[in-house]
Amino acid sequence: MDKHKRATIKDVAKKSDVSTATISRYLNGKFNEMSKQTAKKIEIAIRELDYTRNSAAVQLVNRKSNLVAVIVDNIDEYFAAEYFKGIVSILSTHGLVGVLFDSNSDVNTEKKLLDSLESHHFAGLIFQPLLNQYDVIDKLRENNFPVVLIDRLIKSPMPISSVTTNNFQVTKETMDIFYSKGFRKVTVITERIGNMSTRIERIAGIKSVFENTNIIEHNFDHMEANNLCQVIDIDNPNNLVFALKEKILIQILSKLNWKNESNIQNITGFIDTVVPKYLAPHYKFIQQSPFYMGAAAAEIIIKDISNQQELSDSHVVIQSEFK
Amino acid sequence: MDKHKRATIKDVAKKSDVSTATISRYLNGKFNEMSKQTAKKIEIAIRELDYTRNSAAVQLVNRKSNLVAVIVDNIDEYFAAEYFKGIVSILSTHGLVGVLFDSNSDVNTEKKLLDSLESHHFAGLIFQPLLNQYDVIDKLRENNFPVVLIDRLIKSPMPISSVTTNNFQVTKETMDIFYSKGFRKVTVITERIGNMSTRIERIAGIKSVFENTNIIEHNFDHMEANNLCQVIDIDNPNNLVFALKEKILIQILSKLNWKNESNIQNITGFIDTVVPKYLAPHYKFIQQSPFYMGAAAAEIIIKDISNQQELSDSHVVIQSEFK
DNA sequence: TTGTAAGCGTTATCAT
DNA sequence: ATGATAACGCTTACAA
Repeated sequence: MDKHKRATIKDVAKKSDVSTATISRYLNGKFNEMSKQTAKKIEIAIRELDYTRNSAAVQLVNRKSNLVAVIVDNIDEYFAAEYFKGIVSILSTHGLVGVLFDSNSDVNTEKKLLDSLESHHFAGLIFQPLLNQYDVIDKLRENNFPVVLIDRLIKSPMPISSVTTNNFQVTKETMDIFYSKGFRKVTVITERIGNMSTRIERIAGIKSVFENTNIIEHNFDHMEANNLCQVIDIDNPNNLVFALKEKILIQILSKLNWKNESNIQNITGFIDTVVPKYLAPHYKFIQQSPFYMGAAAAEIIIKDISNQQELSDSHVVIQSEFK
Repeated sequence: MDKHKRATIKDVAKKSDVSTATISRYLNGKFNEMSKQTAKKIEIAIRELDYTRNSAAVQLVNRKSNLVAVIVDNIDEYFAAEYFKGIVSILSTHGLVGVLFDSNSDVNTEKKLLDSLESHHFAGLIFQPLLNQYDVIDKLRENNFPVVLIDRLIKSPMPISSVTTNNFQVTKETMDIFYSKGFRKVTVITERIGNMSTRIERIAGIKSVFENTNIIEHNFDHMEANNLCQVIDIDNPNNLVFALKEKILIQILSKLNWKNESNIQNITGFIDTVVPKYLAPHYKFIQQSPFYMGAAAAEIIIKDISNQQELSDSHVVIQSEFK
């Protein structure tokens, strides 16, 4: 694994009485370029010497690494953890390994990560951006470096592949349902919207159905749901409370669901885990499919890595569901 | 970043009119071995050529990588995500990067990971084991390969450093409190205990106080809390329900807390996130400090990596708290 | 089918 | 203070 006396290709060559070139061929699966006999000899030698390739040397000569950088917003969130799993599961079938970097929802940290990325020579980058514009990313794309955006989009003069959710559409459809049930107002609770594409699209989906909306931007680090209850107009039977993010939803639900003895759902939002279902078993929420989003992103980047000449410009949309 | 024409140390040498050896010295911070002038020239050349080191070449010649493998039980869990953050935060200050591998709580996956680890040449391994004995790990230690266990212990003829929580102690202390409140029986709900050191220790802590215990091992993939409620003897005022893991606790709480109109807490357990606090604001639970556990593990492995001769045999215990 | 040898981008030893 | 140069372990023409 490390340490001093690892066997090298030379040792294997000596032991199996062939040249290093042949060993290399064997290692790269070119069995049709050698006799069964030698293949067998090599196999034995490798096993006996407990040989494993030195990937640094391989990378050096091939001028490419098998590492794909993945920058996530916050790995604490189930959503990110899950799509990372999706990414890794696909990458690993191609001998690639995903390296997780966590921006901790912090723009400065994100910037540092992006800058430091250069020195490690990654084969590609899967990126969940915090902002909506990045010079670094543009430059990477100019150099034909594979980049795939996940979850959120950015502005760029260069084409950049992406995997997102049908935020606008699913929100709109959900709103249609609630509208038809008689709701006439929506109170949206969200973290700062800023330029984040997901949040903007979701709100657009709401506004496409409801004229009367009240957007509350708040920082939900603490359990401030107490105060919240007073502003969200929960007792108005025409008012729907919509949480843009599960964390917020959970806080509201755990505060409010005892209030709702009737069977009418007046709170909904986007969820990632099953916890909201525990809190309100009969409610429906909008569920994403982060694992598949990750898998899709990985597939795109694999294509781009193997064909660096012309990078893809695909925009995969994984459907969310209200259920 | 990747792609064809990256500047190399040679280009920098040519541009700044010195030899590659001097560039290398500069890169490694040996400024006292060169004149101010040349240092300046080199600095400029590097900037103009946008040069960054090829880490594969560095690794090859130095025979060591800057990658630390981290095998977690399941990155979905807040606990793991959080200690991974702790690990990375410390590693990065030493130019090391943590590579996340997820065994998905699956023994076979874990085995594959452990085996495949060899080909990438990591500088060390931080490992949250599923089982309590591993030949591979023993072999790694024999070769002086740095390994640090996190959260759970294993049996090994070799010394292996670890970072854990005071599972027994904190559980015992918590049990003392409940005993003094009049509880005389504990119903423990847990996933399969097996040989997992954490679970064994926690149960020992309980048994050290309560003679009357009922251990229910269950697989909590689904929301089966309904059935559960019938077996946990919740209406017995002498009975304390103890969940060994947050996921289970949340299910029970969201099912049961409406039952408890009195102010007596009869459910507790280990938690990672703030969700249980939402569900039962006045209850107390046992909280770990995963971030610090990760940080501590990283510090040990850094020491071991820089001093491969004699690996450490430290056993750090990060305190959990009932609060 | 197999071998020879040049080269990938660094570092470190030994000169100067 | 600086420069030549041999290694590090592997891949891949090109030869045989």
